[in-house]
Formats: sequence, structure tokens, C-alpha cells
Amino acid sequence: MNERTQPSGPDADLDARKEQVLRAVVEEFIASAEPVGSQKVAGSRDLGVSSATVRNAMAALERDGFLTQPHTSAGRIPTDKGYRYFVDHLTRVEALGPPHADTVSRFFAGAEAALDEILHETSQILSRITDHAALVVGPAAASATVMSLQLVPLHADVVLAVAVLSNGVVEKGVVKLASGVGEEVVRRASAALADAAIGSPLGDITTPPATDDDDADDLAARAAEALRSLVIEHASEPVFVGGASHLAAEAQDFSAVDTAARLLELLEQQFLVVSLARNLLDRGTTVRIGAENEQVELRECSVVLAPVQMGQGVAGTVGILGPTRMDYRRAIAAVATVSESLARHLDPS
Amino acid sequence: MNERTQPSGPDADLDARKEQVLRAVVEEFIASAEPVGSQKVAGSRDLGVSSATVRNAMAALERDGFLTQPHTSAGRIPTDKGYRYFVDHLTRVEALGPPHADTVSRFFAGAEAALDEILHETSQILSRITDHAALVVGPAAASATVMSLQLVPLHADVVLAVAVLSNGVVEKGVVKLASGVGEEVVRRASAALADAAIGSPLGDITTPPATDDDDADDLAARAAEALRSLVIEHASEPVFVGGASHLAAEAQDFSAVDTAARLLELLEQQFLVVSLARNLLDRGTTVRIGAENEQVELRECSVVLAPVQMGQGVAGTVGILGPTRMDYRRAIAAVATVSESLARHLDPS
DNA sequence: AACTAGCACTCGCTACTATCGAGTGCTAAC
DNA sequence: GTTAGCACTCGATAGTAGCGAGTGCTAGTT
Repeated sequence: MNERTQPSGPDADLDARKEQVLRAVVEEFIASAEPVGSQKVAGSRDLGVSSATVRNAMAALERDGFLTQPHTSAGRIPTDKGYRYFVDHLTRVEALGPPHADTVSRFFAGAEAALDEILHETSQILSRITDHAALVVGPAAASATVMSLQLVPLHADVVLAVAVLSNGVVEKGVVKLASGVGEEVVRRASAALADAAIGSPLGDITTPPATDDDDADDLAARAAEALRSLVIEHASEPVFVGGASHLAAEAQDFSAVDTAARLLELLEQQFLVVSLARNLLDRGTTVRIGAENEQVELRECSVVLAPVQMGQGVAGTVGILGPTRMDYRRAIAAVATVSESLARHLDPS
Repeated sequence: MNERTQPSGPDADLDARKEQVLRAVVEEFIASAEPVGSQKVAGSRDLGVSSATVRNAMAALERDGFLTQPHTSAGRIPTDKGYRYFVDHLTRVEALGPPHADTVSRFFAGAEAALDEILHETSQILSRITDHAALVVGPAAASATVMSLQLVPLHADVVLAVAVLSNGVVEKGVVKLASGVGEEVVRRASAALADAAIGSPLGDITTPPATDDDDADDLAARAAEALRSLVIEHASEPVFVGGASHLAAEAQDFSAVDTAARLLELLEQQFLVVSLARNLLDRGTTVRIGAENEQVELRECSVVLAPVQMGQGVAGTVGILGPTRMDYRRAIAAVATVSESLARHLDPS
């Protein structure tokens, strides 16, 4: 389930003692946000060893890069590498807690809507159950075929091309004409365009063959062009962000206050989200911790992503974005559950 | 242009000296975010008076509630009342600066799209030229009439009702059937529904009269119901928020850090925005400063709003949301320009 | 009567100092 | 291998002192 990107070097496996201590530090720090000292570990966990022993283990873990000290004489906090080991070795795949699991299953049981609405609400739900910003990226436009295509005259010289896709998404493009055209011309162009488009993906739409009606041909060509360019400019994959405000609330977890502001700005522009989902080749839930992220803006964040598997292909991606100090167990469980539920809902086979 | 809500009491007009001082304090504080002292006012502005004279004026302004001191022996900062006087008496309506004015006019000159896309981009632009979060509320669904209505079968038992409105907006509702229906039934229901709906607002859609085809009647009734409920649950007015991340960047202007987080959350849920636009009865640009806002959450914010006038009615609202310490001159100019440009674009008569 | 120079006063800010204590690393004993 | 003990580090807190920006007030000037 979890990605293991660490090369199996000398760190491949820690001994049992160190694992226990690392786990304790990570869990305490996630819970309290304060550096964890040896006494807290020895005391609140019943390891059956003294704080001195814990100190030795901690020193070794720091030498090996799993822990770090904000300053001498403070407790330890996990490094990215420490979180990584925790995620890879110390988390069993956990079921989502009943209250949240119920929320998810109840939503998908009752959901009857077009794909874009479902994805939008999915992002809201994932955000609510994780308390982090949630990302949902839909399938590329190429994966849905055109079910209906129609030209609707709005004013004398403005025509709207409306395409209904097999996943329930409706795309539209405005065509502005130099001069008004008659209803009959629009009807003819509409029919020709529908003939050419229905059954194929919207991106593959072609200009219908020429007829003896130049006006209709022109209109159809312009409408086809408008719809084609739509597919391109929409970055081809629809993006939904839920609960971005959580980032602002987590601002204290970031070193600079304006880090949160910059992240919010990036989420608004969706580039980041698409690029995140793009290089997610793995199947199964993937965790990227701090500096493991390729994007510099995310060096203080962690991301938990899972593809939405449909048959062979991938119908989208869901995930969350939060500070490195996040509850990975809950996050992984939530993302996995939601991605699986969404996949099952979209493809009930 | 600006709303004047202050009752004309003894404060109705300040003498020239006090006005000059108040203006200076407001402008300096907006620029520097630091309490303004008498020396700065006497020095950097050439009032031709000494700092002692300014001090006297400041003391009077504080007595009358226009200024306040964060603590003794600090400079003054404006109160809500001080900002109010500034906005009402000390700002000429200013033209938007050329670079930004160009941005706006160039956008509206080139904009050819459906209403919802235009409104969305308008919120982006308004946010960019003001450096604050921007709000755009569209016209109620009732103001547009149905141009086309069509039922499109997606799967055996799922039919999508797609309505194209006169403003280019496309609304859609999913109808899930207990059992599959034939193409012919769908076609018949679609035609009946279109007959009943085209030309009226989507909210007024009625179930078409019964025919001898029970399946088609049932489908048409359910589709009509789905579309009607859409109008209700969409709060009837579409909302677009642009540049919400500015709020996070302005977090230092708010007393508590999490105020910004809460505001972001409220903006995500759109309630707040709609209610803001709702009780905007005035025509012309309206400014609400700090505690003047009815919503408690906005007590540390200011809002600049303007209706989008179309003929007699109001086609929507545009505005911005920022800290009370905002550049009201720029904000008012930007909101006024954008609302007028938008109105002209929507109703070029 | 309005303005201003002067001055005592306030009080946040910074720097310095002392103390406290959580936490550490190390050593020696078990 | 574990642990008790201990010296040590260093952030956090509190108290003190001086600085200086800024004020209010008074007395003198225009």
C-alpha cells in the first residue's frame, strides 16, 4: 500500500528498540507539535526502559538522520527521513474510523449526479474527514465520449455550442459571428456537427465535411474549433480543491507565515495540482514527505495521493495536502478509502 | 457615490484643520501600517503648522472618536468612524490608474463567453487589480429564460436534463430511473418539456400536461422536478470568489491569526457572500467598514460593494473584502470601474 | 484667539542579567 | 546492555535599566 522509496542501504531496518523510540517520537510530535524528550517517551509509553536508554537510542537515530533537535537541550522532532521510515515500516494499513467511514459510504450511496459535481463534493468530504486541504483531479476529457452536441442561438450573432459527455459533464463554447444567421442555418450546422462528434471524445471533434451551405459550414467549423480549444485550455483535467482554508489554520506549522498564503495562491491556480497528479505513476496510496516533493513550494508539506482505478486505467486522482506534521495513519486511511469508494461508484462492475 | 450612513449630528463636519489631520493619519496608516505620530503628520505633509498644533487636533479627533491610540505614547490609528469620515468626505471619486484601467477594458473588450465564465474571470481581475479577495455574485436564475432544453440518456437508466439559458449558462440535472426507458420515450418527454419551458425562467418550469405515454410523462415530471430543485439549492445566485489567498497574506492585519482562516472558510461556503450582496439596496458603490458590517465575522474587515446595474434591475454584485486598513480610494475606484464595465458588457444598450 | 516652544511624563521596545528547568551527553556502576 | 547520576546547554521567563517616540499641558508669542 505504501510506497517505499528508500534505497535499502544500511538504514534498511532499524532494530526493535530504535523503531519503538522513533514511533513514539513521531506519534507524540504529531499529537503535541512540541519537541519530544526522552522522559516523555520513557514515561508515557511503557517500553520498560529508562529515559537514559531512550536517550541513547535517540542519539543514534539523530546520527542516522531520522530525528533532529531544534536546539541543544530540546527534545527531538522527526526529520523527513524519520517520517518516511514511520510511514513505510510503522503504519499498518488502517481502516478509516467508523464515523468518517460512514460519512463516506453514505455520501457515495446517495450520490446521483454528473461527474463534476461528484468530484467536487468528494473534495469537500475528503477535506472534512482529514482536516486538511483536499485535491481531486478528474479524468482527462479524452476518456468521455460525446453523447449529444447542439448549437443554441443566444442572440442574433452569438451561438452557444453545448456538448453533453458520457460522464454527465457538459462543456460549452461561445461562437460569435460577424453577422446574424438564420435558424435554419444553425440547425443544419448543429446536425452536421452532431453527426461528426457523437460517439467520440470531445478532443477528437473534426470539422464536418463541406456541404452546399457555406454559412452552416462556417458556423460548424468555428464551433468545432471552439470546442476543441476548450479541451486544450481546460488543461484537459478538471481540478477540485476542498477545504483550502485548512492551510491557513495550519500556518503555524510552516516556518514562514506567508508560506501558507503562497500555497493557497498555487492551489487557486491549479497548475500545481495537475502536476502533482501527473507524476503519480504508482498504483496504491503514495505519500510524499517534505523535500521528497519535486515542487519547491511543497518542501514543508506532505502530500498523500491515490489514483482512482477504473478497470485498467486511471480515472483521476484524490489526495490531501498538509504540513509534514500530519497524522499519516488517518490521512492514508482516508485517502485510500475515498479513492476506492469513488472508483467503485464510477465503475460499479 | 459613497454611502453616507453617519447621522448628521455634531460630527457632521469637521473644521479644515481636523480634516487635514485626519486625512493625513488615515493615509499614512494605510501606507505604513504603523501608528502615526504628530511629527510625521507635521513633517511629511506641509500643513504649515507645528507638531504641537497637530497634537491638539489629534486629541480632539480622539475625543470625538475618529482616532484611537493602541497605547499611551504611541501614535494614532483611525477608528472605524475615522475611516468612515475619510471615505465620505475626503475621497474624491477617482479614476482607476491607467495600467489597471487598461487591464479591465482590455478584458471586457475581448470577452466573449457565457455569463458564468465572464463572472469568474471578473473576480480574478478585480482581485488582481486591488490585491484583495474579490467577490462576484451573478444575477438570480429567474432573470434568464430557457433557450433550449433537452434530455440526454447517459446510461440505460440515467438521463441528464440539460437547459441552456439566455445568458449562456447551462444548468443540468440528473434523473435516475428505476428501469430503463426507450429512446423514443426520452425523445417524447424531451420535446414536451422543451415546449413547456422554453421562453420562461428555469424556476418557473412546469410539469408538461399528461399525454397517453405514461413513461414519458413520468420522465418529464421527474426532470422538471430535478431542474426546479436545482434553482433552489444553488441559492439561485451564483457566487465567484477570486484571490482568496490575499486574505492569508493580510493575516497580520487581523488581531487573531485564525481570523483569516475563518474568513477563508466562510468564503468557501458562499453563504456569507450571498448575504452580503443581498442587503445591498443602494445603487452606487457602498463601503462597509469594520463593525458596520452586520456579520460578526467581518468586524475587522471592510467591504466595498457595487451592484451591476442593468436597465432597471440589478444583474449582480461585485466587491472586495479586505482589512479595514485598505486603500479605500483605489478599492472604490476599482470596484466602481469593474461594476460599470461589467454592466456595459452585459447590456450594451 | 490661535499657534508654538518647551517640558515633564508615559510606556513600549530593546538590551542585559539572573534564574529556572527541561533535556542532553557522558561516565561509571550494575 | 541497561541505568543511575551528574555536569552541562540553552531556551524561556522575569526583572531591571535606559532609550526614545509620542503625548498632554502650560506658558509665552503672534
